[in-house]
Amino acid sequence: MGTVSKALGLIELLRESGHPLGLSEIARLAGFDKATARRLLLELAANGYIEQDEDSRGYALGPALQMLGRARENRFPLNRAIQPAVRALAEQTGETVHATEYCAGSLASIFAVESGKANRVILEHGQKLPLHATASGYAFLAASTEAFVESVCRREFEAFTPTTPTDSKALMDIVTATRERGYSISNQSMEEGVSSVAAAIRGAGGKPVGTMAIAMPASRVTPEIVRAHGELVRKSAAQVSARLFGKSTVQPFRKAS
Amino acid sequence: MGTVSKALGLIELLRESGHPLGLSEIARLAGFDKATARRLLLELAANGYIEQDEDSRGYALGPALQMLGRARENRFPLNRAIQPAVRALAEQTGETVHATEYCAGSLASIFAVESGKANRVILEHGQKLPLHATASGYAFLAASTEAFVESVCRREFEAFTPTTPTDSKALMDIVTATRERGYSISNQSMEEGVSSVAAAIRGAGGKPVGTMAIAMPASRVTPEIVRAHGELVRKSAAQVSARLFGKSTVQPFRKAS
DNA sequence: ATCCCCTGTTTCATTATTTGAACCACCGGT
DNA sequence: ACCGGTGGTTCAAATAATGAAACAGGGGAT
Repeated sequence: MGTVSKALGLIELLRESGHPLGLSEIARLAGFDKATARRLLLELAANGYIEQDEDSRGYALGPALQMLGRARENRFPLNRAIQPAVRALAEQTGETVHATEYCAGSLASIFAVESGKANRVILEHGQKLPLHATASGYAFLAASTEAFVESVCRREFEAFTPTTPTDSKALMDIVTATRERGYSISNQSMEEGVSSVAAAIRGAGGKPVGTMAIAMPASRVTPEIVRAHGELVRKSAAQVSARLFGKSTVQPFRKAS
Repeated sequence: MGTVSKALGLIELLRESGHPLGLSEIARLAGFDKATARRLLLELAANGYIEQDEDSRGYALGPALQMLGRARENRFPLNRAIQPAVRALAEQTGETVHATEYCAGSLASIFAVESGKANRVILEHGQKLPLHATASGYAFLAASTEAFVESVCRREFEAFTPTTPTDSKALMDIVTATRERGYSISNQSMEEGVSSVAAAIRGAGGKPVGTMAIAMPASRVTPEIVRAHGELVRKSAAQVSARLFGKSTVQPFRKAS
């Protein structure tokens, strides 16, 4: 693994932690030597990606990340396109609705509206959903190229619950079924008691960039509700995709020919 | 310079560019070999910090930055605290008002409301303001420790206009005057025709974290206006600081003793 | 169609950077 | 005073980064 990835791993560590961490703790969590961790941290701090509190000596995420995040959002306003749709779905269904964006091999939760019901599904912000064990993952794979699906199949199949697909064949079947159905279904494949339906969001060129999903306690799930909510999320995702599609969200860096 | 900083420099390059860049162009701009640039870019892409468009082969800022930016904003909601104050000041003065945050050695513009007047000052988002040649910089230095001011004095004094302070002594005098006055004044020290007044925002522990500034065309500036607007920005910054101050925006990572 | 120039990509010997054990100084609790 | 923990520093050894060179492919101009 390259030095850069090690440094970025430290940032991820700080993000997951949610509160400042000390040098020793970071080194321990990352499996690096103290000296190594420190050198990387200082270099990140010099660039504003993290910052060290002078008093507590703790390291936390830095201001450069906000700057860059905003810059990215300016050129790829996925959030602005998705948020109204998520809110509308939450309103219609009364369940927890969330959106994810594909990022470095998994789907990261970028926005969620929680159900108002007492028994509801709660999603942490930034939580990473595996492609092989969630409704969002199935939907994303179903919208991806065969080559991408195969590359995911070659990875490990971590089993979270008894219903998590554990081999390439099972996953491929789910993907095929999702493609025919138009939306994906997860029956407690990631966490016991949580069922979801999801559909992919497509960006410029038709490539999937993320998903929208409705998550509900398994106790409220019936075949009719799955079908109704599934159709809702499919249509909503299609509408969002239509807005992103075509209008090249990423400007070409070559002159148009 | 470490490998990590080189990689992060590439990200900064992409941010400044504003649109996707090709490999050769990136290598040229950064002064790296094509092979080196490519290796760094691939590693960044693997972590989601940048992404490569499959078709055009161009590189652009990636989704991880949005994720991380949001995470940082959650724990340090500077924007939420500053935006209402900036809007209010813009309303009161009719001039362009903007806020900056300290990031890696300079002040980066994080929010701005433009004046409604025809002759107005315009600020690019993310623009970096040097500490030694802007009202925001003076205000930030005036709120900083002597050690920090001295470290800035040891840097190069790039002269942007004839009124840019060019040596340590001149800058120190400005900082001293700013401390006594309570707000800073820049008379076209960064760009001809633009004058500004500014005051520092202080965070937990009283340390400066950024600034608020009012920027106006030099043609509209009179001593009375400078004084009036200066007092406004001073008071407004103090109010924002009061909200951030004390309520430890960064949680301690040690147990409270 | 041919040439030319500019892409992106890969390789590999050279080089410079990263690594981590050992060490120091410091703090708080026992 | 001791101990266990912290953050920080050093330097020879090991490792990873580097970049010239060569390759493949595409587009434009002649």
